[in-house]
Amino acid sequence: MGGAWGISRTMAEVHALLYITGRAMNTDEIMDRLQISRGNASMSIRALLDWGIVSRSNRRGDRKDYFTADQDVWSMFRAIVRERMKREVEPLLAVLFEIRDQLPAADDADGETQGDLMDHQRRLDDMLAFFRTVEKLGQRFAGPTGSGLEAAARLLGRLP
Amino acid sequence: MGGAWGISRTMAEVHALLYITGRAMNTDEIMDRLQISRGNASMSIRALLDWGIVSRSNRRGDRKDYFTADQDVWSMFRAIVRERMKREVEPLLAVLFEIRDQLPAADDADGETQGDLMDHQRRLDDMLAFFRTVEKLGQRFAGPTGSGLEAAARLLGRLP
DNA sequence: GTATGGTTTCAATTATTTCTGAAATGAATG
DNA sequence: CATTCATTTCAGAAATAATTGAAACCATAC
Repeated sequence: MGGAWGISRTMAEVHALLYITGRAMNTDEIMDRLQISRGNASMSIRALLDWGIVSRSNRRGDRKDYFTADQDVWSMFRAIVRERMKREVEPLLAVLFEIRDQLPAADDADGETQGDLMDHQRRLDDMLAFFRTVEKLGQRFAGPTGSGLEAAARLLGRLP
Repeated sequence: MGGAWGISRTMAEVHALLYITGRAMNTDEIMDRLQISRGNASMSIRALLDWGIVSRSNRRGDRKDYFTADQDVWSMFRAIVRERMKREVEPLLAVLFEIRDQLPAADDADGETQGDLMDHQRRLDDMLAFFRTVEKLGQRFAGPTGSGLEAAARLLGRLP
């Protein structure tokens, strides 16, 4: 599953291990089970914490950190969508807006060139509109107030 | 945009060039504009054709192949979703089913072990259910009969 | 059939990403 | 405050992925 989701192989493995076993594990256990280095384990866990799909906990009388994967697939996926929105869609939108603002006004040109510019601008605007819709959908489904993809699932029943 | 979409940098550049200029270009033009090798150009174009977001055409009196990008962002995105479903979600589902079928029956175990197995199986089933929903949503929105994401966009107006 | 103009393939190269391991840092304990 | 145990960082090594360029491969025209 890894590559496709914008996360590294090890990260995916660590998550899979935590999710599928359902247990809380410390770094050494994870290193052992997956045969990976301490550094790699630490970085992967950290990344999973950043994505918000794994959480840290402690046991009394034990100084080690323990990690657990979010056990609800839906909320897990919501976290992933939220994070990818923030990392990919938002910066992309920023760039698209910037480009549009720097575009020469069509009036300045003449004849054929003007037509080209207008076409050009239309394509840019189409793309902008598209990603704004994606952003809104994302907020709707994965945002803090979002009802989650479960709502989308329910839609499968109705709809044209 | 490249990385995030599961396509290589050059592929993304070729597509961007074709989409944003809106013109039909031949391989040499693309090589020139992007400063890439013939082999790379050929492979990227081929991949874009496979994804179904660029099409090939010819001009009479000219043996070169010309390429154009799909000019409709929505249909373009539908093609991408369709392709990623085929390449990622479907194989994943196949593996998940396979794993579930190979799982030992919970009855064979006893006591605590049995509880663990049941939990384990539940998590697997949750994940399966989730990806089946994703698959269905994908078919609904991007499949051959799909109404496209535009429908989803319209939903932004209604919905809870 | 063969010369010409064009496209595809692929082994070798180059670039990018990921992983390791040891050193630096931090945090609790006596 | 020094010791011990655990986590984080990061430069270099290893593994992956992308790119080149030249040779092999079409297809058409002559």
